[in-house]
Amino acid sequence: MPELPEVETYRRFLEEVMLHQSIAALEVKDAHVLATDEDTLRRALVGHTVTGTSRLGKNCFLLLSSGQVLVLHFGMTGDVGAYRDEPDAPRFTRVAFHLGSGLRVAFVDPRKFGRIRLAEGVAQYQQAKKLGPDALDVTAGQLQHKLAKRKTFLKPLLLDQSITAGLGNWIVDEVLFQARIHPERLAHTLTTAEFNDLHDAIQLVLRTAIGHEATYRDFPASFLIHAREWDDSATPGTDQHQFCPRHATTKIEKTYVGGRATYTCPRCQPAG
DNA sequence: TCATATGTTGCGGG
DNA sequence: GCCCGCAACATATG
Repeated sequence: MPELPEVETYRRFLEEVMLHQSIAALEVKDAHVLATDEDTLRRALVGHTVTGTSRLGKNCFLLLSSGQVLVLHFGMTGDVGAYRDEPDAPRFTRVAFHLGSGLRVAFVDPRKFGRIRLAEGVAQYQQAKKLGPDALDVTAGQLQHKLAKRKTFLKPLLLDQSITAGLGNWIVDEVLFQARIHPERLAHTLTTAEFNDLHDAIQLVLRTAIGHEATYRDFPASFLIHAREWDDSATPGTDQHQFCPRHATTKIEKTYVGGRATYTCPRCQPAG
């Protein structure tokens, strides 16, 4: 789940439950998700309070009164939750932050691709990980500047977190569909108008997704997301979801681009 | 059993 | 250095 809209939704949740709260204990149920050793984490967290939250791309930050920053990356299956007593801990809780109030905040991650680590600051982390500007902040001009000389497929470039941070596999498909651009267009062939379309589509898709708290089934019918196999919003048995939202008789195609499952409408997005 | 999976990293080879 | 394909990571689900 966790692309930018999910992570932003998690951030808002964490801000609600953790802001100005003290951390009484750190409970590590599976150290696999720790990218900073447990003792170092504990020293930075326990006895300190959360003074703010932030987000860059798919990374969520908890600003700490110790001056450091806790970085949460959710991998492919990460989630957050809150509970009060151990029997209510969500399944696959890997780490729990026990707050002074008694509430416990869970870092949940079945596949354990997520990571929790300490950083000196957001800017330091951004530089260390070579993260580009957040996808909500990136301008059409910045995109054009970074992509105009690249002679490779557009989609993998949009997934590259150093170009812009936060776009994941389904969002890129949705963005390209909304912008009516084929994922295998070579980046350097895009016109200025197309870079503007791309930027507009990024804004539309991200703002829509955040507005619906990343709940796919609530997205407008004009969204391609409903054609993805794992979406359950289609009426069972109708296969209606396999068709383009704009062309009721045109089937959405599934291919692989850069090794990633890719959905396109052949009419809306003619090949470059 | 096999295929698939929303992310990231690192390897080998061109 | 750039770029691609591919595997690995660890696990759940259909």
